[in-house]
Amino acid sequence: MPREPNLDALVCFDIYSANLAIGRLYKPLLEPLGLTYPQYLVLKVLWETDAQSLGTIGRRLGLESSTLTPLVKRLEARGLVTRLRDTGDERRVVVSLAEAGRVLEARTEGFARCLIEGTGMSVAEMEQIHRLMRKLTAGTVQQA
Amino acid sequence: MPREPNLDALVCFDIYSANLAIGRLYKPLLEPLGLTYPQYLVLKVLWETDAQSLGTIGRRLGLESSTLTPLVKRLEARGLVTRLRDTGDERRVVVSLAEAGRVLEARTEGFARCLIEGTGMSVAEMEQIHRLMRKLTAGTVQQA
DNA sequence: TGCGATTGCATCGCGTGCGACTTATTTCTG
DNA sequence: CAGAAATAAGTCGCACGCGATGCAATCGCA
Repeated sequence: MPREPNLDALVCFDIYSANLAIGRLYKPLLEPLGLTYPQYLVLKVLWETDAQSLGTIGRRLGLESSTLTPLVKRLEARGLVTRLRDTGDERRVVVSLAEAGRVLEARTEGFARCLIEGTGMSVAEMEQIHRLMRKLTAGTVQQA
Repeated sequence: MPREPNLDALVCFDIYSANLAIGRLYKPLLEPLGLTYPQYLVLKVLWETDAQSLGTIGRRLGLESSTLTPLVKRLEARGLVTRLRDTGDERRVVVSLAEAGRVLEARTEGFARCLIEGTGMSVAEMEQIHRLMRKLTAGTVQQA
């Protein structure tokens, strides 16, 4: 007989599993584009605002440079982005969309619809998730 | 000027980032126990119900055998669980808690409180997340 | 101005996470 | 009951994801 699951089990299991489930949902959509799910998220950040530094992209997605550096290099190797040192601050590397990366956005237009259909969630529920996840992430203490 | 983010960006980014944020929140809690976050989740499944097959654990967490096999072997190497072939069905491997794994649960009692304090979410919001994430994961089509 | 502290990116090692494939066992079907 | 199909676990290669660490550029403050 299973015991009563306690609170952190609920939230941990569910967000963990939901994230993996979304990754699986996107995999067949991204395969024709030759992209992984994290690579898609990085491109999405750039489609919103082009020419951002590695650190800015990392802060947006909650990723360390040790994760982002090799990932972006793979995007560069496929000719989707360019990496250039910031002339104003030579420490920074500015990632910009190459032409091949820019035109790729058009092929992702139906993804939001697939997400709705693939999960069976309403737009209102999606927005509720958005609000709760943002609050949760923002609430986690960023130690200096 | 950033363009309007579309719907899938909201949900993808936020669940992705929230999952990473929870992992970071748990890391300092799990470090003294010598556990990774996925290892903790596997033990949590066993604390709920002991002696489950590898496949059952995988279905609960949404993990493939290729991920779970080496993870559980590491838990076995630390003496936290045992792996035994099911006598009734020799294809199955039953994972059970060893004594060291069983007593470890006591040292995780404060984690739910840390999750509440670390995220700043209320219990009601946590339960709302639980409900939405379960629905989302359940809704994703499991192809035969 | 100078030099220590900080910042931004990169490298390395290890632990996930998965698809494709293999092997062993069980079940299904004629 | 034999052979085919299905199922369970494991192996391999590759892509994350992070902490620890290194290095160069920049900042800050005496």
